[in-house]
Amino acid sequence: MSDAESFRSRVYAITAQIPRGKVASYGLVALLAGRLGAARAVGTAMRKVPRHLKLPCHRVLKSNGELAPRHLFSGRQKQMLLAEKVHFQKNGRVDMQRSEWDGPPRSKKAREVIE
DNA sequence: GGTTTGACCCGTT
DNA sequence: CAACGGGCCAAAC
Repeated sequence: MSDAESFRSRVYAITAQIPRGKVASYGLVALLAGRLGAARAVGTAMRKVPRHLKLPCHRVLKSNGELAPRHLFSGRQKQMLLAEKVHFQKNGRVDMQRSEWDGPPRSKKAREVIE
């Protein structure tokens, strides 16, 4: 499997784990996929997500809390997020402080080292 | 194999 | 606030 292909599958794997009520920035997904700074590449990966994977790609946003261009989710992205109890600010963008995902759970071993 | 494009990001005007 | 510049990376030409 090519380098780029595995990166994409990792991006999809990460995206699949974003829980309801939480969101992740493109940059965070890139980081978790092991490629810091590849936020833009995450975008291109999301652009061609196979429908059958049924990923919660509406939970991936810009780091400043802005949603994807309207036409992509038939203009319903905000409603979907609101339905999942994601927090928005007065300016209409997502409150990343409150709603950004922490990342996938760490292994028990990793936790022991930290705690 | 160079160039362009894009669901990006951040610091600086 | 907005605009800009520079940096990032994969895909499509």
